[in-house]
Amino acid sequence: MGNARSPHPGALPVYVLTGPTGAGKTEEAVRLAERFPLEIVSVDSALVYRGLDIGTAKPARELRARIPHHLIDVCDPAETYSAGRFVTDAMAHIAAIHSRRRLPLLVGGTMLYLRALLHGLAALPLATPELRAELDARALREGWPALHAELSRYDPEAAARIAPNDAQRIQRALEVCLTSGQPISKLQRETVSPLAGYPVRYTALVPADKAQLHERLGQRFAAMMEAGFLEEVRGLYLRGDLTSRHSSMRAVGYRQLWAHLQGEYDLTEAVRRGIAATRQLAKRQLTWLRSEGRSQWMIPAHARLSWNKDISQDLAELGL
RNA sequence: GGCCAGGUAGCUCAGUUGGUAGAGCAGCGGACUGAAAAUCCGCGUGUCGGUGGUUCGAUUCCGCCCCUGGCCA
Repeated sequence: MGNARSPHPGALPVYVLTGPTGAGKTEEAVRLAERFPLEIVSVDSALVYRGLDIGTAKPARELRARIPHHLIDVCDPAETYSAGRFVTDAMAHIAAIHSRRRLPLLVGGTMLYLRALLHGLAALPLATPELRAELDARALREGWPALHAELSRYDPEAAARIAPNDAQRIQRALEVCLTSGQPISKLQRETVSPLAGYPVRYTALVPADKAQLHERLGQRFAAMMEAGFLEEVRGLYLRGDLTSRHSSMRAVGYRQLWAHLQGEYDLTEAVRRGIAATRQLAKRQLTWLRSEGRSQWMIPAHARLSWNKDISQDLAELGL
């Protein structure tokens, strides 16, 4: 476990349970929360959206009534949640949970959010929809490589590590440079972890066998379809105010079923693509975990043993 | 049974006027600072259905066989 006993004696611990989609994080978290005085803080960019239930494998209402879950259903799908909002919200929940003399268990696989919490997020300007629309329009005419070239004038360092076609990052870097008047690369250097000072107990649930994970992801998608996933997406589609460009509708499965509803391909194809997108998500999450040096490659059984020991010990020491 | 169209990467297909082949998707690896379930970068040897022939050389041309689809009996 990544036990980071801090020099800060008063701070209560924060538990982190991560891993790729389908690794069993939710079940494990519930098992722990049933046993110890924990509250779950979701680290998931799709669970924040109301009405995205089946396709996100959102914990059921009954379960959430029994065990406190935070950062689920906090945002309308027409809005855009963000890593910045996540850090603010998560830190507020952590403080509130601690003040109840309980311990926070951060559970989820949105690795950017987790990294933002563990390593910090620079104090960058917020997103500006007008400027983004302007940059999108320019990119349509000139192409992203042209904007990338422009970025290299404002911020050569940032341009050097962003690919000429990486629309999202070029746009963000330009946005920050233009609105703050400072290079994004410089601002990013001043990043501080908001969790500095808290003892963090970090565990990643990594499936031992990838073929098995893929098998499970396929079955889970099929089960979602049987549970009415398509009807859920149709309901969102029929709202009329959402588009395929909303970040909520870019979530795995939603994007593919949305495209099917628009007539881009048949349902079989949508399901096939949805399953592939799920596997690709898991792969990217695993890449992220590998690069996060602190992750230990544990099979769930081992993870359980160390967790139980760790948590009981913390609770005993803290007298909770 | 006859005629026609096919059989090339895991899938869908392109191509080789004869010099042993390449796209998309999938897959694999990687990057990642307010959209991140996003966005982007890199990775292509496969009995070119089988077999015989022509040829210096056949996946490509010819014969036969097998398989799939369609039409006609």
